[in-house]
Amino acid sequence: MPKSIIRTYSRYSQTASALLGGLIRAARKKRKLTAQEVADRAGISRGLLQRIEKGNLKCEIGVVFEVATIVGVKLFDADQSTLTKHLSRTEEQLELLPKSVRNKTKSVRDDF
Amino acid sequence: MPKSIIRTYSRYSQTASALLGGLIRAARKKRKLTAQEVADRAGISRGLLQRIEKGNLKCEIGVVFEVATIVGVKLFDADQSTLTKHLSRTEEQLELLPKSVRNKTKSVRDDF
DNA sequence: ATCATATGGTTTATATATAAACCATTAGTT
DNA sequence: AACTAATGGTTTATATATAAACCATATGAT
Repeated sequence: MPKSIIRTYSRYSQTASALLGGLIRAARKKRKLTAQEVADRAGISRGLLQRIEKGNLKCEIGVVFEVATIVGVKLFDADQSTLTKHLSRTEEQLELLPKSVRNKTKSVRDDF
Repeated sequence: MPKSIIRTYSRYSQTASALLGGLIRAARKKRKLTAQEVADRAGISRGLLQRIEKGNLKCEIGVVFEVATIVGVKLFDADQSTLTKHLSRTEEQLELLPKSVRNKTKSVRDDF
């Protein structure tokens, strides 16, 4: 049973999340997408998208990543290929990934 | 009332999260920290840290960011100063941040 | 101006992520 | 080998994030 959770976050995390949310919002506007459109595409509610764009730290990381991908905000770096580079470069780095993900071919939304 | 949520995630999000989790795990090992130590410092359970290191997408983004910060994994880029640069460079970019965060000086854990 | 659409902010019911407590297995040390 | 610490994986109760439904304000178009 979880004890009452009153989380505190470092300033760095707050800033990072606020920046990510702001980038998402700016990217959405730039692409002339309404909040409802992006929410629908991500399969989330408009309210949740609002919280994400505000940098709310209490959101699923998966949902944030989905939204970021939808509006074209690349994770970890502005360079689109950075993530892929990390993944494909060496076997060593592949070892960092859990096998369950390396081999998975299951029900995955692969439409982008 | 939330309808039954069966989320699907894009491969990109899965890969990104798995990579981030793997980087966290590698950084923790490199610093000779036990899972319990990091969990305690982050104020989370050891089980949750396990899920984060596995790249589970159903975790609070704030907690993931905290853990990443604790073990020294920088967000968005390998370069430590990237985030700060984004923030401090221009007023334009500051406009991307919600005011509530820009002006906040409230109860924030500032110990790192 | 009016009208429509978008956004921001509530409230409420419920699905679910979490902490805690286990046990099993694995690594590490002497 | 034995002993310890660390990790992986359960299960269960509960705190809480979420979807949906509102309403109000703001934005944009005609």
